[in-house]
Amino acid sequence: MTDERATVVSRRLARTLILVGEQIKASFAESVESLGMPVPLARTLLALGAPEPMRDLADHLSCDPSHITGIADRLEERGLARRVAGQDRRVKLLEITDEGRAMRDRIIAVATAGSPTTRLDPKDRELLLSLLERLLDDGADESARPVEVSAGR
Amino acid sequence: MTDERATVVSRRLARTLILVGEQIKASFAESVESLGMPVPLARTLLALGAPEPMRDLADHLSCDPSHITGIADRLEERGLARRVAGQDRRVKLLEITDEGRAMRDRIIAVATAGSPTTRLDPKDRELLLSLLERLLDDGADESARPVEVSAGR
DNA sequence: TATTGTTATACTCTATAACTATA
DNA sequence: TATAGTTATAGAGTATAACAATA
Repeated sequence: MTDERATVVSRRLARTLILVGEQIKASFAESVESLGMPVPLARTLLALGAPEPMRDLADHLSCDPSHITGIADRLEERGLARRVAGQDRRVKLLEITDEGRAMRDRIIAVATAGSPTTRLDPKDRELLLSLLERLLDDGADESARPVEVSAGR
Repeated sequence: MTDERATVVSRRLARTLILVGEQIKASFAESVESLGMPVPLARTLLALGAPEPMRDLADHLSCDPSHITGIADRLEERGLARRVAGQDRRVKLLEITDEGRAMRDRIIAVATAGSPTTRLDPKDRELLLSLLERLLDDGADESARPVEVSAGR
């Protein structure tokens, strides 16, 4: 491959990624809106595994800690999460509720169905997944691990 | 491939796409900020080919036409674009200036260099590009055409 | 009467800074 | 003194509705 061709591909890829990113964001927003969920609440629900200090959650979501307060308030209002006291009495853990888990499952199902990736055949989806996972910040998120799909038994 | 495996891949792909989308967005914002450009202005500059009615530009950028007014104002203040009268005297075309073209080239260069795709080797970048272009809305954007890189010349 | 661009207004998301309770 | 969460405030981005000019 010539350097020139590589440059053309790189620039076109950068531009395409931005477009795809916007499309993905719009598609996700539309999906969760159909469930009556604002995007930040949906994102937080997806990020919520084990009960987690609000401060850690802010790091995990790459936002300011003060922002988590409002999100936690709204999740509690909806019964999707609750604050629980930590050992250190300054700390509050945010814990997903059963109702929250049910909503999270619905979000995943709807977002999956509405994703533009439904245009690809299964083989290409798997290929795309492996390429994208290599793009993610290493170690920044557990999803950055190499593809390793526990093949349907 | 079993249905179960396909489901796992689809859901993981949906989630990964959201994460990658966020990363791309952050990376792009960081790149254009280093050039002193707000994201909406940079996006508009990238979308600006031939002089285009502001109304069409709004469709192209998937935003409300009223929003273009402010963007056009700010691009004009910076000398990166100008409004020109259309045949239909209700219409104003937005036209990129030479200075705007120079800025657009810089944006593309910086965004390309800062893109997470630099982690992939050239062969994989090309593969990823072809997959992503198939994801874009058909006909919604000229980038949706099949890959066809005019190899070095 | 319909359409283009503008203005006025408001809403959502998010950050910064000051505050409190605890460590 | 430093840290976790909260509150108050501000700013960016974007949408809706009413408006003026033109078709």
